[in-house]
Amino acid sequence: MSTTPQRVPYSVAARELLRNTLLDAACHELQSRHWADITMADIAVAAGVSRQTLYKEFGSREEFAQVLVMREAESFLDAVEHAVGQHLSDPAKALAAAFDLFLTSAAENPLLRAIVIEEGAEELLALLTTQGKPLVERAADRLTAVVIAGWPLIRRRDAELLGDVLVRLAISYAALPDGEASATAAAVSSLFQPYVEKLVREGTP
Amino acid sequence: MSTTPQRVPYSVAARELLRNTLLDAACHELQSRHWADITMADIAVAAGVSRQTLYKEFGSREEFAQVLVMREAESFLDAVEHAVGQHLSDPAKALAAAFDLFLTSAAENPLLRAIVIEEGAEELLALLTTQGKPLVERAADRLTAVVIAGWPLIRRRDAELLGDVLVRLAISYAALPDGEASATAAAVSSLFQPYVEKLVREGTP
DNA sequence: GAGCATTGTCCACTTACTTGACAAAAGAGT
DNA sequence: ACTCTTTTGTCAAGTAAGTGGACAATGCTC
Repeated sequence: MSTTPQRVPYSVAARELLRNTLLDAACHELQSRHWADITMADIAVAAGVSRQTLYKEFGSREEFAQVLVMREAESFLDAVEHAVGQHLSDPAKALAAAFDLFLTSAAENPLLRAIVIEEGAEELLALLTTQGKPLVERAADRLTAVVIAGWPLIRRRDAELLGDVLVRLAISYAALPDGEASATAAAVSSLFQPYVEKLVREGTP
Repeated sequence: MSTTPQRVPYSVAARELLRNTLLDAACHELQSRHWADITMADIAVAAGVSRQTLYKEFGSREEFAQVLVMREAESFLDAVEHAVGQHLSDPAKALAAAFDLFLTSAAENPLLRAIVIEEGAEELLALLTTQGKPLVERAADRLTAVVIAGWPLIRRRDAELLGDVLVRLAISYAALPDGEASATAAAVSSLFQPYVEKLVREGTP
């Protein structure tokens, strides 16, 4: 099921620790200030590291933001993956549960809140939308994989479409919520329900 | 209650990671071989680090073993501390629960098993007994602190005695179990029950 | 007692991180 | 439009951390 927690050599763990320390530092700063007000120097200092090290690890401010958003996305995808796994017997339920989980935790997530609520985060917002190709592709890929793993009868092309559409919807509602998260989740899943049920039953819409 | 999880600068976290990686590597090796069969070089390699780095971080094999045992002890003390916290209203129950928890988890602990069961671990065994002064003192101190925090009426001298005696008993039973862990825990706690109850009631035996 | 492995130490070497400096770009204030 | 300031991104020189190879000393074993 999960990958074996094999022993990690120090050098690898240390690099990972460095990157995470820097990303964590940025997240922490975001709780008190806008992204635009946070300099690369601030992040380096908050991580207890020189600015040069930050630049060596992530090439530029842009790139750093990209990775920051991506890391948060991966953790969301982990949660979604787990939620889907709880409802393998009922695709509609799985969809509703996953969407619900995503929206509610997105509403509470510090980074997302910084992007959605505050004003000084246009640069980060773009990474979810206009500049968001890597993110959407990655998320759609993972979602597609989850769907295929859970319901093998579905054709790959259909799973890919479903993954792409769901990711885009999820991002849209995360960026601009419309009422209660659970209500949105229920509504969206009811909309997709006939499609996915036909899909898992017949392997084609 | 617990210490604030304040932000850790990278350099500190990295050193901690290095030490833990090395200690973890040793624990891992212990699952398949005796302590006497494990060389410092083995540990370094298993941690993905040079032998020199191992020696720089821990001065000698002896010292390394000391820290290895100490780290495991701290984690046991954490668990015991937590168990006591669950039964603040009833000292006798707290004692029984803590002792029970300690003995059962000690029986399953890989490092402890390596020391108690295998033959090639005399050097480690000594760290619990004849060479065990630092360990006993540290454990007794923490236990004393827990007791005082939980039942402030007790006099410091009495708490210190209790802490010391309990630690020594715990180590003895861990090194040489006598029947079922829970039975031992119940027996020992019944033995101390009158003493501790008088203590917490009257503040003196 | 000869041979072999391990411990603990030394030193030269590489790699990671730091420090201070700088041009270029972006804003803020006048 | 123009300066003053700040930040970004890059460089070079310096320090610290980890590597790799060598060594005497100890201890084992055959």
